[in-house]
Amino acid sequence: MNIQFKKGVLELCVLSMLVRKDCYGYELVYEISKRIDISEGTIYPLLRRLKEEGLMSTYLQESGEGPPRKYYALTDQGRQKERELRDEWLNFTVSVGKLLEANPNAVH
Amino acid sequence: MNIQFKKGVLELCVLSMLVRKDCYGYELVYEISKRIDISEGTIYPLLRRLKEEGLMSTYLQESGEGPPRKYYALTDQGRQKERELRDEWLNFTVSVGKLLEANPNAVH
DNA sequence: ACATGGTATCTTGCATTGCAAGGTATATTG
DNA sequence: CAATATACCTTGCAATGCAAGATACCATGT
Repeated sequence: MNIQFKKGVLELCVLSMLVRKDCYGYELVYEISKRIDISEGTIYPLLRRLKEEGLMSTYLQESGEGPPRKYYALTDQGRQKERELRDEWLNFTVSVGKLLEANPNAVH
Repeated sequence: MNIQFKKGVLELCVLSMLVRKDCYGYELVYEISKRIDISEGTIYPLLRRLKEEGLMSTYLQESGEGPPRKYYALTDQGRQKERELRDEWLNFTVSVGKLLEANPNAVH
């Protein structure tokens, strides 16, 4: 899987998952990994950054199946950021699509 | 425009334009800029890299409107790379789309 | 002759992000 | 008490895009 394609998109994926419900880091890795190849070394620093930017808050919760889980919850700013990024992503993919379509030899 | 989204995708865009016809750098900047915000400082180093990787060859041609143009032509390897990258991109966007769809609150 | 602007090329150093490779700790199972 | 799954974390590297420059050719205007 092309690493470069993921740049910036994983942030959108995380925010998008958190719009649905609060999640803990390990859970995000598991869920996103179903579709996109990622590892913990990617997600944990990303979560730290997004929290520092004020897009999410955290709270600890016991799990009974291991160490306590750190849940992430979007702030209002985080929800707004998710909408912005989503729009940008959709616009971007449409633009790229048009650039690729513009190729008449493309009969894949 | 989100800079990170472009990572790796501009390579695909350039290769895709060159499948259609040979282009010179300034022309690629102009054409791609219609859809995606880019600058020369991005394209020229990219073209250099792709040539070094054996994906394209170059030839000079006088223009009459300024200095000579350096045209880029895809090699067989370049055409193959374009198909691979295109497939990866399509798969990737579908995967991201499913992750975003998975959000029942998304009524944008 | 000289300035301006469009065409066309290029380089350098920085900022950002994803990842491999490690580490720590808790609960369960054998 | 070792192994496994769960769950957290950090460090340094690799890759890419970009701003900000530099150079040079050609046409037009002053």
